[in-house]
Amino acid sequence: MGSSSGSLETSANSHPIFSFSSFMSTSYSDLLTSADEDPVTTTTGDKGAVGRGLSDRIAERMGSGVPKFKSIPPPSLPISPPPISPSSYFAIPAGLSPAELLDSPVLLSTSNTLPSPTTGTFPSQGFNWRSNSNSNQQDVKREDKNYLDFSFQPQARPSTTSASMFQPSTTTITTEQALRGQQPAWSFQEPTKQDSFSSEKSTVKSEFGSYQSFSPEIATIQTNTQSNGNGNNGFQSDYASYHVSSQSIREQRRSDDGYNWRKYGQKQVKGSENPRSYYKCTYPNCPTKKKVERSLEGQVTEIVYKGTHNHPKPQSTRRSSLSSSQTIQASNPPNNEVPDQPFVAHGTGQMDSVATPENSSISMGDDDFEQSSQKSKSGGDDFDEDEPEAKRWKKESENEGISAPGSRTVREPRVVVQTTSDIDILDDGYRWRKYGQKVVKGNPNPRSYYKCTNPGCPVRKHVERASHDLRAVITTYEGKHNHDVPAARGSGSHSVNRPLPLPDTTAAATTNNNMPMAIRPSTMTHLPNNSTTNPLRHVRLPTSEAQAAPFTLEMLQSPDGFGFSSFGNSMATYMNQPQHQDNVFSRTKEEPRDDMLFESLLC
DNA sequence: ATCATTTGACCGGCC
DNA sequence: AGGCCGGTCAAATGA
Repeated sequence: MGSSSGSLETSANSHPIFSFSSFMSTSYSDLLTSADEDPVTTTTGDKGAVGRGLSDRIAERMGSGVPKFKSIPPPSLPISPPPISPSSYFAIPAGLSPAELLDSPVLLSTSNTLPSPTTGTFPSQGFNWRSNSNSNQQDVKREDKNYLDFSFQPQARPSTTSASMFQPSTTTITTEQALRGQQPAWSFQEPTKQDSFSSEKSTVKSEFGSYQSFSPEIATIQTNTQSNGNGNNGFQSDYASYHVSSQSIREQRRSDDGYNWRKYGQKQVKGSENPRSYYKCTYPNCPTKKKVERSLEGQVTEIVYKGTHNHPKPQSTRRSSLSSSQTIQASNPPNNEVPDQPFVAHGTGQMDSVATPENSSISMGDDDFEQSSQKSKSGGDDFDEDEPEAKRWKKESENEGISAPGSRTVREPRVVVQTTSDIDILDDGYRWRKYGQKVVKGNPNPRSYYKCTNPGCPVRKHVERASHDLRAVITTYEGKHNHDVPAARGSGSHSVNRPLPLPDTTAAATTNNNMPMAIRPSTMTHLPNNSTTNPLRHVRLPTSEAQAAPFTLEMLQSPDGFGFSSFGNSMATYMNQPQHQDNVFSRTKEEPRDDMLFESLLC
């Protein structure tokens, strides 16, 4: 599906996205519509529209000769108008040069986009140049709303897709990010901090395009534009350069994390209304897999990586030629190439719905994360980095926004995974009694099992180190505490750490665990220099509210602490956010989680 | 014609 | 030991 969808589709919605629209013609917005990269197909009512996306429209306007949108990279579009009728699609307001457009917030020029380390990706998300996959489109629509809002629109717009439109290629990441439903408000508030929990994910996303990639693309575009002098030429050249064979289009499906994935299964898992999709890395002999849960709406709610890539990220070739990621990589081979770990992509859980700008950063985080993790084994002394590939699944919530190194994105995920150098970090303020330990499938690292020592309290948790990153500790909570947090244990850090009463396991757990942990010095000490991972948050929500669902928290810490601060910011942001994050918070209706979290953070 | 996705069935681990 | 459930397989389908 995605492949074909690769075509850029835009929904009418897109218009809103570009507030600039004033600058751009409406048709432009149409172009923006993304194609879907997402392997997951999501169809929405819009989809039909999508079907007729850019390619069709272009064909109509430009003539039959024009290849389908898929083949055409969207990126160029904005900047340079198609040879035939630039005006129709890319009309640029008088007085506005392409270059300006690039810089314009709308485009998420590097200035805007790149700026937020946290979000890194964010920008890209905001503007997905790349076509989004259909599925993405759906997500995008919703998420886009967020993005758009985020970047440009002061108002939170329900409108959908805008953001995705820009992406020429459909990087999953980007898409996902885009997809991640962001609430306009969020993004809007602080683009730079996008890291905050914004829900998304994303993924992931894991999978997520990094902003880095984004910028390069932009650069490319700009170059073209300038060189060409007129948008038309630029467009053509771009078009040519971006033109991708059908195969490449397929490749575009690659997720945001920059890798190429093939979906090999989908299943409805118990306890969640969201279908779970299973993907394998398409690179030969690469054992890496990931599973992605999406909401019915198509938003990514959780991403779990398993295994470690035994290869560098695909270069532009592999990736959709159009994808920004490619560009980026080409420009920055060294960093990105590091084998990535999937792990990183924390869920962006809400990626879709809540998408935060940050989500975008995910990809970077992943890479970075990996690198760091690989490089430094420090944190997790216990873990073997060398571990065989991996069967380690990590749950990442989409929100993790954290990316790594620098980054800073936090997504809201259903599950929060904390990555820390030290397990101790996991301490959440409650008292636990270990009652078991086991090596579970999928992760060579033993999982300890703990039970809350408070009489009558049913809460349990298990802790394990992420297979792919020793520093990462995955804590999964099950049940709700029926009591307050015990007296603080020692360090003042508690304030931060102090666990909130969990009305919902999910919410509480996430907050408490993650934040505090990240802060701890001990943890910090262990962290490798390189790792700049940001704390990620994933919150996993139980499917049914009634149930106490187990949730996992994962935090990533950066040695420098940068991540933490980011995280904190994100948290704050998150807290402030209205609850878009339906996914996460809404589910946990009962309690004022936000407040609690907020307090904990502030304290 | 090729390849990715879909989807029901099967397998295996865990409880 | 059996059932449940997650994960994977693989034929069918679609692009």
